[in-house]
Amino acid sequence: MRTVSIPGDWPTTEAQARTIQDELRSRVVLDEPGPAPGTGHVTGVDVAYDDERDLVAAAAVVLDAATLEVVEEATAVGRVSFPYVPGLLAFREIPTVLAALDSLRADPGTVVCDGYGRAHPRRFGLASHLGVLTGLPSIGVAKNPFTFSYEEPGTPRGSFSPLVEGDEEVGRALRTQDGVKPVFVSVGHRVSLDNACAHTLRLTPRYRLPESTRRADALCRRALREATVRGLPE
DNA sequence: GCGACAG
DNA sequence: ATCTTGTCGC
Repeated sequence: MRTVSIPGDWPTTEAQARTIQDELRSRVVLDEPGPAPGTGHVTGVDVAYDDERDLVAAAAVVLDAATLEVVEEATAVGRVSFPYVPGLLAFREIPTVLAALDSLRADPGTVVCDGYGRAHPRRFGLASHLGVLTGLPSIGVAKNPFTFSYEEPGTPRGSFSPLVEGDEEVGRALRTQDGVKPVFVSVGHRVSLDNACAHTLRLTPRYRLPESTRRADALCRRALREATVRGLPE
Protein backbone atom coordinates (compact mmCIF):
# COMPACT_ATOMS: atom_id res chain seq x y z
CA MET A 1 0.00 0.00 0.00
CA ARG A 2 1.37 3.34 -1.09
CA THR A 3 1.32 6.47 1.07
CA VAL A 4 0.60 9.87 -0.49
CA SER A 5 0.68 13.47 0.65
CA ILE A 6 -1.47 16.34 -0.52
CA PRO A 7 0.10 18.22 -3.47
CA GLY A 8 1.61 21.56 -2.59
CA ASP A 9 -0.56 23.38 -5.11
CA TRP A 10 -3.81 21.78 -3.98
CA PRO A 11 -6.75 24.22 -3.69
CA THR A 12 -7.68 25.45 -0.23
CA THR A 13 -10.95 27.22 -0.92
CA GLU A 14 -14.08 26.32 -2.82
CA ALA A 15 -13.53 29.26 -5.13
CA GLN A 16 -10.06 27.99 -6.09
CA ALA A 17 -11.42 24.51 -6.70
CA ARG A 18 -14.19 25.80 -8.96
CA THR A 19 -11.67 27.87 -10.91
CA ILE A 20 -9.58 24.75 -11.52
CA GLN A 21 -12.64 22.90 -12.77
CA ASP A 22 -13.46 25.73 -15.15
CA GLU A 23 -9.90 25.66 -16.51
CA LEU A 24 -9.59 21.89 -16.90
CA ARG A 25 -13.03 21.46 -18.44
CA SER A 26 -11.75 22.59 -21.84
CA ARG A 27 -9.42 19.58 -21.94
CA VAL A 28 -12.21 17.00 -21.79
CA VAL A 29 -12.51 15.00 -25.01
CA LEU A 30 -16.10 14.09 -25.86
CA ASP A 31 -15.83 13.08 -29.51
CA GLU A 32 -14.18 9.68 -29.13
CA PRO A 33 -16.25 6.50 -28.82
CA GLY A 34 -13.62 4.91 -26.59
CA PRO A 35 -12.52 1.28 -26.31
CA ALA A 36 -15.05 -1.31 -27.45
CA PRO A 37 -16.98 -2.59 -24.41
CA GLY A 38 -15.91 -6.08 -23.46
CA THR A 39 -12.36 -5.70 -24.74
CA GLY A 40 -9.12 -4.87 -22.95
CA HIS A 41 -9.14 -3.73 -19.35
CA VAL A 42 -11.61 -1.88 -17.17
CA THR A 43 -10.44 -0.36 -13.89
CA GLY A 44 -12.68 0.45 -10.95
CA VAL A 45 -11.62 3.12 -8.49
CA ASP A 46 -13.17 3.98 -5.14
CA VAL A 47 -12.32 5.70 -1.87
CA ALA A 48 -13.12 5.19 1.83
CA TYR A 49 -12.78 7.73 4.62
CA ASP A 50 -11.97 7.93 8.28
CA ASP A 51 -12.66 11.56 9.07
CA GLU A 52 -11.84 10.96 12.74
CA ARG A 53 -8.25 10.12 11.87
CA ASP A 54 -8.21 12.32 8.76
CA LEU A 55 -7.44 9.29 6.61
CA VAL A 56 -8.48 8.42 3.09
CA ALA A 57 -7.80 5.13 1.32
CA ALA A 58 -8.20 4.54 -2.42
CA ALA A 59 -8.25 1.37 -4.46
CA ALA A 60 -7.84 0.66 -8.17
CA VAL A 61 -8.86 -2.77 -9.42
CA VAL A 62 -8.09 -3.77 -13.00
CA LEU A 63 -10.50 -6.25 -14.53
CA ASP A 64 -10.38 -8.20 -17.75
CA ALA A 65 -13.30 -6.58 -19.59
CA ALA A 66 -14.36 -9.86 -21.19
CA THR A 67 -14.28 -12.16 -18.17
CA LEU A 68 -14.46 -9.61 -15.31
CA GLU A 69 -11.61 -11.45 -13.63
CA VAL A 70 -9.20 -9.40 -11.52
CA VAL A 71 -5.97 -8.63 -13.34
CA GLU A 72 -4.32 -6.40 -10.75
CA GLU A 73 -5.07 -4.42 -7.60
CA ALA A 74 -3.46 -1.37 -6.01
CA THR A 75 -4.17 0.81 -2.97
CA ALA A 76 -2.98 4.09 -1.53
CA VAL A 77 -3.63 5.98 1.70
CA GLY A 78 -3.23 9.63 2.58
CA ARG A 79 -4.70 12.54 4.46
CA VAL A 80 -8.08 13.95 3.49
CA SER A 81 -7.33 16.68 0.97
CA PHE A 82 -10.60 18.61 0.88
CA PRO A 83 -13.94 18.68 2.73
CA TYR A 84 -16.94 17.14 1.10
CA VAL A 85 -18.71 19.81 -0.91
CA PRO A 86 -21.31 18.78 -3.49
CA GLY A 87 -19.77 19.53 -6.88
CA LEU A 88 -16.20 19.41 -5.55
CA LEU A 89 -15.95 15.72 -4.73
CA ALA A 90 -12.95 15.25 -6.98
CA PHE A 91 -10.73 17.40 -4.76
CA ARG A 92 -11.40 15.02 -1.91
CA GLU A 93 -10.57 11.85 -3.80
CA ILE A 94 -8.15 12.54 -6.61
CA PRO A 95 -4.67 12.62 -4.98
CA THR A 96 -5.16 9.20 -3.42
CA VAL A 97 -6.89 7.70 -6.43
CA LEU A 98 -4.11 8.93 -8.71
CA ALA A 99 -1.52 7.31 -6.46
CA ALA A 100 -3.33 4.00 -6.62
CA LEU A 101 -3.63 4.23 -10.41
CA ASP A 102 0.03 5.19 -10.73
CA SER A 103 1.23 2.13 -8.90
CA LEU A 104 -0.51 -0.18 -11.37
CA ARG A 105 1.69 -2.11 -13.78
CA ALA A 106 -1.15 -3.13 -16.09
CA ASP A 107 -2.80 -0.80 -18.57
CA PRO A 108 -5.91 0.50 -16.74
CA GLY A 109 -7.96 0.64 -19.93
CA THR A 110 -11.22 2.45 -19.19
CA VAL A 111 -11.57 3.90 -15.68
CA VAL A 112 -14.94 3.51 -13.97
CA CYS A 113 -15.60 6.03 -11.20
CA ASP A 114 -18.09 5.96 -8.36
CA GLY A 115 -19.69 9.33 -9.11
CA TYR A 116 -20.23 11.63 -12.06
CA GLY A 117 -18.51 12.81 -15.17
CA ARG A 118 -20.40 15.27 -17.32
CA ALA A 119 -23.41 15.04 -15.01
CA HIS A 120 -22.08 17.81 -12.82
CA PRO A 121 -23.03 21.44 -12.04
CA ARG A 122 -20.10 22.63 -14.20
CA ARG A 123 -19.97 19.52 -16.40
CA PHE A 124 -16.71 18.42 -14.80
CA GLY A 125 -17.25 15.70 -12.22
CA LEU A 126 -14.79 13.24 -10.74
CA ALA A 127 -14.69 11.01 -13.83
CA SER A 128 -13.99 13.97 -16.12
CA HIS A 129 -11.28 15.27 -13.80
CA LEU A 130 -9.60 11.89 -13.46
CA GLY A 131 -9.78 11.35 -17.21
CA VAL A 132 -8.16 14.68 -18.03
CA LEU A 133 -5.40 14.20 -15.46
CA THR A 134 -4.51 10.68 -16.59
CA GLY A 135 -5.47 10.90 -20.26
CA LEU A 136 -7.37 7.64 -19.81
CA PRO A 137 -10.90 6.96 -21.08
CA SER A 138 -13.23 7.32 -18.10
CA ILE A 139 -16.88 7.09 -17.15
CA GLY A 140 -18.92 7.84 -14.04
CA VAL A 141 -21.49 5.48 -12.56
CA ALA A 142 -23.33 7.04 -9.61
CA LYS A 143 -25.88 5.63 -7.20
CA ASN A 144 -27.94 8.83 -6.98
CA PRO A 145 -29.30 11.39 -9.46
CA PHE A 146 -27.91 14.34 -7.47
CA THR A 147 -29.71 17.46 -8.67
CA PHE A 148 -30.66 16.01 -12.02
CA SER A 149 -34.01 14.68 -13.11
CA TYR A 150 -35.09 11.64 -15.07
CA GLU A 151 -38.12 9.60 -15.97
CA GLU A 152 -38.27 6.12 -14.50
CA PRO A 153 -36.74 3.72 -17.07
CA GLY A 154 -38.61 0.56 -18.09
CA THR A 155 -38.46 -2.42 -15.73
CA PRO A 156 -36.13 -4.74 -17.73
CA ARG A 157 -32.37 -4.60 -17.30
CA GLY A 158 -30.88 -2.44 -20.04
CA SER A 159 -33.74 0.07 -20.07
CA PHE A 160 -32.67 3.67 -19.76
CA SER A 161 -33.89 7.25 -19.84
CA PRO A 162 -32.09 10.56 -20.17
CA LEU A 163 -30.64 12.24 -17.10
CA VAL A 164 -31.28 15.90 -17.67
CA GLU A 165 -30.81 19.41 -16.41
CA GLY A 166 -33.45 21.46 -18.11
CA ASP A 167 -33.34 20.27 -21.70
CA GLU A 168 -29.69 19.26 -21.63
CA GLU A 169 -28.92 15.53 -21.45
CA VAL A 170 -25.98 15.03 -19.09
CA GLY A 171 -26.17 11.26 -18.72
CA ARG A 172 -28.57 8.36 -18.40
CA ALA A 173 -30.54 6.56 -15.73
CA LEU A 174 -29.70 2.96 -16.60
CA ARG A 175 -31.45 -0.12 -15.22
CA THR A 176 -28.74 -2.70 -14.59
CA GLN A 177 -31.02 -5.33 -13.02
CA ASP A 178 -34.72 -6.04 -13.60
CA GLY A 179 -36.88 -3.87 -11.38
CA VAL A 180 -33.96 -2.52 -9.36
CA LYS A 181 -33.23 1.19 -8.89
CA PRO A 182 -31.24 2.49 -11.86
CA VAL A 183 -27.66 3.75 -11.75
CA PHE A 184 -26.72 7.12 -13.21
CA VAL A 185 -24.17 6.92 -15.99
CA SER A 186 -22.31 9.86 -17.43
CA VAL A 187 -19.36 10.35 -19.71
CA GLY A 188 -15.99 11.19 -18.26
CA HIS A 189 -13.28 11.51 -20.91
CA ARG A 190 -12.81 9.93 -24.36
CA VAL A 191 -15.87 7.67 -24.15
CA SER A 192 -19.31 8.09 -25.77
CA LEU A 193 -22.46 7.90 -23.68
CA ASP A 194 -23.61 4.83 -25.61
CA ASN A 195 -20.37 3.04 -24.84
CA ALA A 196 -20.40 4.22 -21.22
CA CYS A 197 -23.77 2.50 -20.83
CA ALA A 198 -22.61 -0.59 -22.72
CA HIS A 199 -19.59 -0.85 -20.41
CA THR A 200 -21.83 -0.46 -17.39
CA LEU A 201 -24.14 -3.23 -18.55
CA ARG A 202 -21.24 -5.61 -19.17
CA LEU A 203 -20.01 -4.86 -15.66
CA THR A 204 -23.35 -5.64 -14.05
CA PRO A 205 -24.18 -9.26 -14.93
CA ARG A 206 -25.46 -9.92 -11.41
CA TYR A 207 -25.59 -6.82 -9.20
CA ARG A 208 -26.87 -3.27 -9.51
CA LEU A 209 -23.39 -1.73 -9.27
CA PRO A 210 -20.47 -2.50 -11.61
CA GLU A 211 -18.14 -5.31 -10.55
CA SER A 212 -15.32 -2.80 -10.89
CA THR A 213 -16.69 -0.47 -8.23
CA ARG A 214 -17.80 -3.34 -6.00
CA ARG A 215 -14.27 -4.73 -6.09
CA ALA A 216 -12.69 -1.32 -5.54
CA ASP A 217 -15.09 -0.55 -2.71
CA ALA A 218 -14.23 -3.72 -0.83
CA LEU A 219 -10.52 -3.18 -1.38
CA CYS A 220 -10.33 0.45 -0.25
CA ARG A 221 -12.27 -0.38 2.93
CA ARG A 222 -9.78 -3.11 3.67
CA ALA A 223 -6.90 -0.72 2.99
CA LEU A 224 -8.47 1.86 5.31
CA ARG A 225 -8.75 -0.67 8.14
CA GLU A 226 -5.10 -1.60 7.77
CA ALA A 227 -4.04 2.06 7.61
CA THR A 228 -6.12 2.88 10.66
CA VAL A 229 -4.32 0.21 12.64
CA ARG A 230 -0.83 1.05 11.38
CA GLY A 231 -1.27 4.79 11.14
CA LEU A 232 0.46 6.99 8.60
CA PRO A 233 4.19 7.78 8.78
CA GLU A 234 5.23 11.14 10.24
C1' DG B 1 -33.16 33.65 2.70
C1' DC B 2 -34.04 28.32 2.67
C1' DG B 3 -33.51 23.73 1.22
C1' DA B 4 -31.13 20.24 -1.76
C1' DC B 5 -26.93 18.25 -2.53
C1' DA B 6 -22.07 12.57 -6.30
C1' DG B 7 -19.15 10.43 -2.06
C1' DA C 1 -19.06 8.65 2.91
C1' DT C 2 -20.24 6.82 7.80
C1' DC C 3 -23.05 5.66 12.04
C1' DT C 4 -25.78 0.66 12.92
C1' DT C 5 -29.78 -4.57 14.44
C1' DG C 6 -32.39 -7.20 12.74
C1' DT C 7 -34.50 -9.33 8.99
C1' DC C 8 -36.11 -11.32 4.59
C1' DG C 9 -34.49 -14.30 0.90
C1' DC C 10 -31.57 -17.21 -2.16
